[in-house]
Amino acid sequence: MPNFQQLDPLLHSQLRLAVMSLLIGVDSAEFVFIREKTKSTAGNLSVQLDKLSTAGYISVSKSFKGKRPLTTCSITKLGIKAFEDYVNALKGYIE
Amino acid sequence: MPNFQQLDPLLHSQLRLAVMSLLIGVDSAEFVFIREKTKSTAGNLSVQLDKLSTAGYISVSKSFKGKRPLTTCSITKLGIKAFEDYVNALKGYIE
DNA sequence: ATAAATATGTTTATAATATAAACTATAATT
DNA sequence: AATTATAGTTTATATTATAAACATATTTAT
Repeated sequence: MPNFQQLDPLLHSQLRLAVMSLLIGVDSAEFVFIREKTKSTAGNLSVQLDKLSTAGYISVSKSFKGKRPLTTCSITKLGIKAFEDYVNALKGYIE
Repeated sequence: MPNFQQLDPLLHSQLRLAVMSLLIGVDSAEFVFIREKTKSTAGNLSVQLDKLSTAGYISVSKSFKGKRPLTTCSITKLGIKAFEDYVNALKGYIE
């Protein structure tokens, strides 16, 4: 019997889910790395990182690599929890 | 290593996914049954069933139960395929 | 018999979302 | 010094999800 719990709308988005999926496996990741791995545009990524950051699911720090701006992201404890909850909820739909 | 294949946007919707998840397990289901199981409003469900039907993922037949209109849905072969593909793609995100 | 409530949906309007296009600012290259 | 590349952000647009309003018929209560 399927079970349809609410799917966190913040995670039920292809790009944000991909970002979280990436971040959950690493200590931190740079903007450009995430953009390449997720094959997203910078604009879209920028917006979605903001949303995840505002929700407290990731932390974003801005610094410089040499003279260039560098945006580094990492998942938070809250983000890990949210991701796990999402995956569990999803399982109610797909099996 | 996560793998971010495209997630069929037609299935990457909480309600449509729930509908497909329900239908994949039964021969057919009535509108009201689906509405109750998915805890959706009739309006939203009507719209989403149309989309699934237009895509060929489900078939919808209209008849009467006694004197009342009766909308019955069942998943198609194409729908089963799409659902399976979606689940596989999703696994690339949630491992 | 008539009015009010219920059932089964559809259509239309609105709010939220995802995405891309345009832009800013700086740095490196020719 | 002009062009191209880098690293993003902001704004505009198209899509989507959702709810509200509507349509139509049927029961139930008065």
